[in-house]
Amino acid sequence: MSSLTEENYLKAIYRLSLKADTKVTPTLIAEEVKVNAASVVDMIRKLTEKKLISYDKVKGAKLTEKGSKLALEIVRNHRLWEVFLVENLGYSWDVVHEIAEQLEHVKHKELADRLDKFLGFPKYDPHGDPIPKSNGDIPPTVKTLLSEIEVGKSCKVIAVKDSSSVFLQYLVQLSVSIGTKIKVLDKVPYDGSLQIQIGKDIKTNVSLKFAESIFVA
Amino acid sequence: MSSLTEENYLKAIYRLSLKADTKVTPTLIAEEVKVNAASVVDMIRKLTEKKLISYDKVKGAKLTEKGSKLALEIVRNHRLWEVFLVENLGYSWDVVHEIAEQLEHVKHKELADRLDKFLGFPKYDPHGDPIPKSNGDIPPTVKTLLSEIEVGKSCKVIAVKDSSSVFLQYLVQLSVSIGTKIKVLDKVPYDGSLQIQIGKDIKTNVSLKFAESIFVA
DNA sequence: AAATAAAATTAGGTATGTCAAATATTTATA
DNA sequence: TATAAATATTTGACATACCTAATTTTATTT
Repeated sequence: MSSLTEENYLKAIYRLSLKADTKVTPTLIAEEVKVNAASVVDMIRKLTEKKLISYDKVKGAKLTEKGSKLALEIVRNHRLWEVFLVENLGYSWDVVHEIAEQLEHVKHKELADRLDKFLGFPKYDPHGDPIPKSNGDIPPTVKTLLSEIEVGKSCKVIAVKDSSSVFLQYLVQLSVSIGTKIKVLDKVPYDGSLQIQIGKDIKTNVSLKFAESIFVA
Repeated sequence: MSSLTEENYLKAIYRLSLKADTKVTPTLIAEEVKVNAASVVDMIRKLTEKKLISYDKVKGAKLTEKGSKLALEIVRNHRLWEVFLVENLGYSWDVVHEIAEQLEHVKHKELADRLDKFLGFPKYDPHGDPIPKSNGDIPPTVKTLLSEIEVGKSCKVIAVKDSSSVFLQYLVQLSVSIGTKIKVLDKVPYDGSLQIQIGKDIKTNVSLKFAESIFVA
């Protein structure tokens, strides 16, 4: 059995290990889980004893097969519940994250699969993130950032890189959501900001940071 | 803020206080929460400090206004989720309890109300228990036990008094569920058991204990 | 009313998960 | 390479929630 706390650490390690060239260090985990680094050291010992991760001063923390399976299960739960909250309960995508943080830990064999079936086997969550299948497979994801689109070209929002509610609320304000069409009108060399057209009517300027937080296709 | 553990104690105290002529003692709470009585004493102190209950050696434990509100919220969550699990995920009523035990603690303003709306504002859960409204109102419940039905009369199952999975599985085996018609054919004075007809075809003998665990109308 | 049984409480201890502060170890910079 | 800065780790402490065993209180018998 794994506690809620352990699951949150596994999830954090999973997320961190997705970033290329990132050594999963105690400090990074501490930031992600929002605890003191000393606590992380304790937990690393515990998770290592349970064979959920391996830890090496040089290589950092790595999920074992077992830990990876568990982490994927939590992520799967999280994203399925997010779909439910948006599709069925009518929540907007900027608030579902914190609710799903709680729901993801509800454990019962079949639950995720039944929810998956009820939802019609969605491949992506409301933020465009892929929902792992029960066997661990993850639907393919594209990685084109809005910032990489050439001037004059149009694209569609397919996911967000940053799921914080500050960012999502900003998107709501700009009427940007998954599926929204964006045309890059101009790029400002001075600060990297972009002049864009959102949908048909809205023209605005967004920062480079913004353009690097949205995946498009 | 109240912890998951505190909530489980409040729920237990709520349930116990529904039984007429029952003084809510540490021992009873201990049985309900399935912990040692010594732990209950600790928690009683804590809940009293938080003004969620009052405790008196003579009168036992009582929920305060604040505690009562919280307990009802948990019960509301629990029963709404049970409806969801049965109606939408296709679970059978004997397994939903333990899943709802986890889901009931998920907290977010609006969540219960949105779920309620999604489910079509159900009044009763899959076991026939009333679902408290957000304002604390509880739909009326009838209290006729199968054991009180006269010989020769028919009735319909409207709720179960015992929601343990052993009992519910027995019901499944007997093809008894909410809405099932039962006719009392005979009562055996020797041990209080009843000869009953379930639906149209099944005739069987059930114990007094059984007949006292089913509400009918 | 005394003896016994049951229930409530206290005392002391454990496991989990957290932290701050001190120390050790790396890594980076001068 | 020596020094400074950043990171990792150990130590000791705390809160929550639990337990066992001992004790006190209350209730029930005799």
